[in-house]
Amino acid sequence: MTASKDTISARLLEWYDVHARTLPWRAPPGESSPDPYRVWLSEVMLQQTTVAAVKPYFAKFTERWPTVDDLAAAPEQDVMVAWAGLGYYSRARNLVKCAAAVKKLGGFPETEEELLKLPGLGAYTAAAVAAIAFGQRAVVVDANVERVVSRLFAIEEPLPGSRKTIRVKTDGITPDRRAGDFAQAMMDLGSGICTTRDPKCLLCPLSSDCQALKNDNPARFPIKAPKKIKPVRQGTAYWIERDGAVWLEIRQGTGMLGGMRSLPDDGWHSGGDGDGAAPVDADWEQLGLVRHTFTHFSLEMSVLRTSIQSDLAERIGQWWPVAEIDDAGLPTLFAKAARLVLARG
DNA sequence: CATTCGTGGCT
DNA sequence: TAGCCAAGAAT
Repeated sequence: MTASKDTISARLLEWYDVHARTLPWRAPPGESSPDPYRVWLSEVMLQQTTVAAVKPYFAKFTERWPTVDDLAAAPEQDVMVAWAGLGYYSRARNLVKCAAAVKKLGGFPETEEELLKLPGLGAYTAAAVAAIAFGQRAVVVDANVERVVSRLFAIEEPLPGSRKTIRVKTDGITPDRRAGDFAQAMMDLGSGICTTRDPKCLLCPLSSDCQALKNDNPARFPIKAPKKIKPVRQGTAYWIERDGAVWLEIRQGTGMLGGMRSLPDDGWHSGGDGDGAAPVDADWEQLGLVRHTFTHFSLEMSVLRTSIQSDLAERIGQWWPVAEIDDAGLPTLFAKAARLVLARG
């Protein structure tokens, strides 16, 4: 694109220079480039996650691990505990792998192509880091850009089929210079002006460019394919107490909640109910039900409690002091169960 | 290309 | 309130 004054990118950047949000991972105005480590960390945390949810985690991570080498030196379980509650835990597992890879490389690669090879960086994040941290021209497409571009060009084809068209259109309006600022400007616009519901078209710097606004109702875009309904699964979690400690295990594999500390359960999963089989033969007290909705299914999880004197044979885990349960790094589902248990006394 | 991955906030 | 949605990646 040319840098002429009357382009979409020029109008957007002019708006951004005045209205950019101040965010912890952005370089202060006037400072050269943001720290690639902070850009990468924030971008991974922000995948499918709101700015408000990310802020406290970003603060915690950067205080504890100020550099990518610090993070690479951290035990994986420490990172998983620190990530607990943020969701999509494959991000945390890949974060550790990526930090090690970057340490080995002696720093972050600076091109989109090389960044794409790192674990946890897909098309979006590789482009975002290349543009924001290294000043490369890259076509950055996230959910905000999809919404803004769908409206700008009144794209009638529904997502996700329209992704190819959206990429081409985004490429067409991405400037050669300040591609990183352009990407962040699109996100700020999508966050505050070109919102999903009730877009603030009167305040939009691109209103004169917007085909959707010209023709009909911008809120109609992007058109989306209908969603599938979520099945409801039944399951059980088991609270086993001994001498003021509760039995916790670590979920194996790369599947749901993999690598996260948890209560023993009866094998419930996205595809089916649990079998109701308790981990030990004991007197179980029914404490209540925890309802939790994941991305693709809902779970009604019974919480059962018992006390035992013996050890647990044939199981891998640890006795965790009940008084310190908040430090165990339980994902939210099991944190809810723990809350229920403690509330019952 | 479709599915599997969390969670909290919003309306 | 029940559903919708958010700076997506991996398979």
